[in-house]
Amino acid sequence: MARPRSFDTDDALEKAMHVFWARGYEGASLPDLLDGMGLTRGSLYKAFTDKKTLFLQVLARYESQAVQEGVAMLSDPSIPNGAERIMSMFRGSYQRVVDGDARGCLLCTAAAGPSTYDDEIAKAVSHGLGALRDGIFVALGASPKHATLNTAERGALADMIIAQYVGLRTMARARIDHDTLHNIVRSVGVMLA
Amino acid sequence: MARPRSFDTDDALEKAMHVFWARGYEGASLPDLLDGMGLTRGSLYKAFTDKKTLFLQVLARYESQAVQEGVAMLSDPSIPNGAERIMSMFRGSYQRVVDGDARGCLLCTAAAGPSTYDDEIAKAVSHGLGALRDGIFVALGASPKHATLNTAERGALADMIIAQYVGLRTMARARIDHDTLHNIVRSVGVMLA
DNA sequence: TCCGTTCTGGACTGTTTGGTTCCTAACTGT
DNA sequence: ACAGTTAGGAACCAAACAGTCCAGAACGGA
Repeated sequence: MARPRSFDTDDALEKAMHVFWARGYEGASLPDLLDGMGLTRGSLYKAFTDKKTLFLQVLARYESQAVQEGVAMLSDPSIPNGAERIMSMFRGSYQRVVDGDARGCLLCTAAAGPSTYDDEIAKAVSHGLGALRDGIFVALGASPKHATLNTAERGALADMIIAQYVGLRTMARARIDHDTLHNIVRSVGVMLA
Repeated sequence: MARPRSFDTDDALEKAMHVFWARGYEGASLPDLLDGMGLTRGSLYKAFTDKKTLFLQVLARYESQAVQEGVAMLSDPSIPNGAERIMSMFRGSYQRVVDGDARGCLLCTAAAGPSTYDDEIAKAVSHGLGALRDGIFVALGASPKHATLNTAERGALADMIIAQYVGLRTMARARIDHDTLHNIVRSVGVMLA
């Protein structure tokens, strides 16, 4: 009964994600979102309540998409060595920059931005990074060099690698020169080898 | 000749720095700055041109203050082992969080924020992080374990450590739990040992 | 077909944004 | 003491902001 939505919610969310990704939470104005999503205020507010709620949904989507892709890579059995899987993730992040995508990681940008003053966003960011960390933890378990570490040590190492990842992607967003970014990836490789 | 400024420029800049540090560039409104600096629009615009110019001056100040403090620590001869100096820096960053300062690093926050779309800010951020990187490079030269690396390898390692630093401080700003932050610092220690 | 419900789009609101202007007060050099 | 210059403060500005509202269109069920 009643008129159905003329746009696809999931599709609109996808578009919103790209707007937030490019401009950041605070930097994305409502007109930016409206343009990018191809709908008007009335529809947006009816479907997504408000800007922050929309952003939280976008973060959830990002986690179930970009983050899960990373997690999948980190547990990819076709790469037997877990350390090598971690390196794929880092190399992938670097490759994106080389290919002209300097947006970095949405989660990392949100970490430096609205997470500071908004608990719900902070929690979502924390959750997303946590998922990635767990993926790294699993990958380390499949690395001959690291599988011998006890749980606490391996967990701490996973935490460190996440920090490295956040750093790399934040620096990419700041348009730090490619050589530096490449050095970071290379050194992570040396460290894990 | 003519009426002298009734406020100290340097003092005002210091106060502006704390406003930007707490709220970020975009998050700091003009009234926020006016309040924090204790002056009115007329004075601010006369002395600092506009918000962005003020921010650039703040970044310069941050570099010549916070960053230089770090660089000094990294070349502190009273700590003979360079790796240990690097660890002081990381431990210091962690300690700030434990002491209740979750603002992270102004440079890192700017990296994820306005650096994306503003070239001048990007350049200033890049310069500041570069200074820190060079400090780390020097410290590595004073580390028995790393002094043997050739210049390129030591430089790449310094780049990696900077990424780690950016990650740590960004995560601190996102209020990631202390245990995780502590693990990061601890693992950096293991890596450098 | 027609009713009831829901969506759509645009007009509108009140606030806040960064920035300007201008008048007056305050100070310095002579 | 006075001329010349600049700081200070408040009023003011247009634009942009997030969010609300409502009239009318579009649909589903009966």
